[in-house]
Amino acid sequence: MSETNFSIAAVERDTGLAKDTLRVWERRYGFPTPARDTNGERLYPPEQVERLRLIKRLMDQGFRPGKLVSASSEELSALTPPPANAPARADDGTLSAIIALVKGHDIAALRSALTQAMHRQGLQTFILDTVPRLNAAVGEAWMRGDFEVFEEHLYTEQMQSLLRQAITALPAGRGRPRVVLTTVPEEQHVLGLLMSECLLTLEGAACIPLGTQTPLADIVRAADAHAADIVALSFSAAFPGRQVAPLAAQLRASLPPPVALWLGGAGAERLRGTAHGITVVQSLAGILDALADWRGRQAR
Amino acid sequence: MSETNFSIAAVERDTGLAKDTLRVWERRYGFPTPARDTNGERLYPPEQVERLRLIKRLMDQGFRPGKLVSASSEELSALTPPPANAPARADDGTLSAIIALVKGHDIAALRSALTQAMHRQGLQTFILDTVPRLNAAVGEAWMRGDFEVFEEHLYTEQMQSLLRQAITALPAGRGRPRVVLTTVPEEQHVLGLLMSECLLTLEGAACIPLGTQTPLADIVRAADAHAADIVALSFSAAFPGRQVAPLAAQLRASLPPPVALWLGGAGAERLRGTAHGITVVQSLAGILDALADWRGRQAR
DNA sequence: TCAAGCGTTTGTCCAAGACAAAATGAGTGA
DNA sequence: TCACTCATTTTGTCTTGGACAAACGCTTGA
Repeated sequence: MSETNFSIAAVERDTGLAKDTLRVWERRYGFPTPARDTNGERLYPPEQVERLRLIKRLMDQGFRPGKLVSASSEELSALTPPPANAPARADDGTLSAIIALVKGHDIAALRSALTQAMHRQGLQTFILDTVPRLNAAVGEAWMRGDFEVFEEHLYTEQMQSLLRQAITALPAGRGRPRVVLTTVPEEQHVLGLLMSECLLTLEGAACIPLGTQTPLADIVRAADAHAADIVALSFSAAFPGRQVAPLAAQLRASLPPPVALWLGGAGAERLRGTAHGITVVQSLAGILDALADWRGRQAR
Repeated sequence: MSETNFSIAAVERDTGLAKDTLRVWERRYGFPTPARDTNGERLYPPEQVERLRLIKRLMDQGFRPGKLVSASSEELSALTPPPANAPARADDGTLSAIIALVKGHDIAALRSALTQAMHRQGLQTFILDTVPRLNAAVGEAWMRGDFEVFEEHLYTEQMQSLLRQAITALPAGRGRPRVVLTTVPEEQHVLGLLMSECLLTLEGAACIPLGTQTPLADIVRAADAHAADIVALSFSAAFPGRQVAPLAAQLRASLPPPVALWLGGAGAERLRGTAHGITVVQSLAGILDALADWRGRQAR
């Protein structure tokens, strides 16, 4: 019965692997080996879906699929746990405490621990230091298999709440530059945008947050309508790297030359030496540098 | 040059139409008619992409593709504008004022108008009455072509801010039922979840918000880990309707029987008479009914 | 007015082949 | 030892044309 089996579309949804990729792996590597329904369509057993999710997880970490799908189950023990690489150096305990609260499924305690950390450190330090380390710790825990997907979702949701609350509490930036903040379609990670919005607003820039997944044509229209000086895009590590460069080029070509284009996030770092007119922001602190740089240019 | 042309993947991203669908339309209806690059791959000119977005917009409204792609440009005038159908009956002006602010790209004024409306009406009335009507008005304006995509994004972002702020300000629900709130993968609309979370928290239920796009297996795990009484999913009108029933069935089969499964949103309404053990919540107010019903059952 | 039956429409899936971009590894020079 | 180039493999995505089932909408019958 198909009650517990997955169609190819369901597997694509749950693993993030494209249908074409699933079919070509089957052809090339002999895995996965889905059963077929009466109509000849693939039916993936749950164990194989689980294995595919693990493979995807390791791929996002940098491993290559050919090795992974061919290997049997020694990759589970050999690759999965780069176990705890000094989980957080120079951690006063805040990080591990928060991670433990996510793992303990105590939402109220998690929320107050986050709020408390933010107030103790001040917003800028919190965002420049603690949040990236928390994100990294959550990402590592997830890759290591210590975190379930839903636990990562829960963390993201609470952090999102906190950051949005912080942004709302700030006086709205009314100065320059005016920055359109968004991601391209397919990129749904929002924390990078919110962190950037916090930092920029703190510096008095005017942010126009469009949320995630704005079609390129609409990014251009928004920049025009809001008289933006800068379009800032965030790319997560999970974003297919091969698409970043052409996307950036297409957008750069569509935007008026005076409008700057900033790319940030782990997914943008692979773009170091690229086209003219594109600024790759290497880290969160880099946003502040880029901002100072922009203001310096304008002052001239 | 491909500077301004779109690959099939780019069109899928920007329009939401699957690659297979784009190819089959070309074969069957003779539209779109992309050029080819040196490698024989499709290159869609921007006008056709624009037209495809319009078609997708009308399809989400209920029109069938066969008619739309065959028609020439009389559907632009004939179908697009069901122009202003008494834009908002019994509107004290709040709605149209807010719409105008979105259109005017004045973020600060929009934010304060929303906040003010919420405080004037009280949270529950605001969510039951004003927010759905605003959403509908924005959706209509978008379908009519009065709104750009980025304007809808801007609205969503501000509303999201406001609702999250309201939730944070409420005392965290600690009672029963315990409700896991999320959407399935591919469903990224978040406002329905936030509105539900507001209403449920106001009634003292304990919400476990997982954000959007949680894989089915992880929804089940989350329900278990958080000892949830209810799993509530939100489906927007844009969600492919044919997928809702099998998704619900699969999830119902995977969840322990005592855990209730609630489906809400415009995309769930097509599911009226469905399987046992699934509650279809027809409207926002329906959440309160369902909640009262659940509590009544538990009291017995 | 509603239910049942029956074409039509429509999205998704399949197969096998092809190719280009990215990653890898070998070889070369400073 | 490092940096660079070049050839080779790996890998994802795109192609065509055929097929089918589920959903739609129309018509018929009660």
